[in-house]
Amino acid sequence: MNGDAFDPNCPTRQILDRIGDKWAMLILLVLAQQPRRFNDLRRRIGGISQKMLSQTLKSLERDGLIVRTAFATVPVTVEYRLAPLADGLIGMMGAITAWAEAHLGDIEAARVRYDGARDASAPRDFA
Amino acid sequence: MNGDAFDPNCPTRQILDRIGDKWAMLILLVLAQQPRRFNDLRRRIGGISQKMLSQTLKSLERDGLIVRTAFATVPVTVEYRLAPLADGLIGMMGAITAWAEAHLGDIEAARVRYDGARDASAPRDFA
DNA sequence: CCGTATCCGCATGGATACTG
DNA sequence: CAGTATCCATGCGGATACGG
Repeated sequence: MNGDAFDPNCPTRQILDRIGDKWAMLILLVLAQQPRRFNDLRRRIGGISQKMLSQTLKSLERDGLIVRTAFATVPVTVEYRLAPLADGLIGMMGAITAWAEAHLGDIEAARVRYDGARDASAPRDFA
Repeated sequence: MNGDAFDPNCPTRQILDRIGDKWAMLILLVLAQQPRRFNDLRRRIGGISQKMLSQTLKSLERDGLIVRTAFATVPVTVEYRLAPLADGLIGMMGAITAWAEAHLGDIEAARVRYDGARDASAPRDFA
């Protein structure tokens, strides 16, 4: 193994950016249940603005992770659905969700310990 | 399954934020090789500023994901190493890295297709 | 209904200088 | 060596208004 992951343009960094995107994974997670329309997605994802939904959907479509289909009804109807390429990502989201639920308690406990230690006098170092 | 993942304060969102952090996972990845000192880390992670390294290390320590040990040498020596809690995260990073390397080509191809389609006249919708 | 366009506040994060 | 403190540019992202 080389230092590959530490080049700013490496594959891992790019995917990490996608995963780190504030809304992208949440959208994929909702679409994993079933295809949805724009305002349906909007309602299901708490706190997302119209701008960010539109913007994120576009970038996901560009990356081939979702498919956008517009029907010329009046008014127009648009459906978004997962593309096959997104399957692996959804699988990882499952793992992440499971880990999160299993270990968030540990993390919160660590935070309490850390924050508490600041009062009791600076964190003990070793000699 | 309920809509749990769509509450802004749910476990998954919190972990997603951690994973999405621009530097956190990169740091964990480097520390997964072996424990490192501050400036050693700095050199190994391309493009990180002193401020962000310090800040991210502190938050990782607070979350119980890494352990900081200071030795009272002159000048002082500080070593960072992975905490057991980080193991699951490292495992997921492996999966993410593998997926990234396997599918980045597909993503880039999709982008070319998408960007190219913009010229040839707006993206074809269906009736 | 499905977006795009614009304005703008605010946090993120880099550069730089300084300390134990 | 291992940070902390400060300043400041940039850009993310929310609110709002408008268009197809």
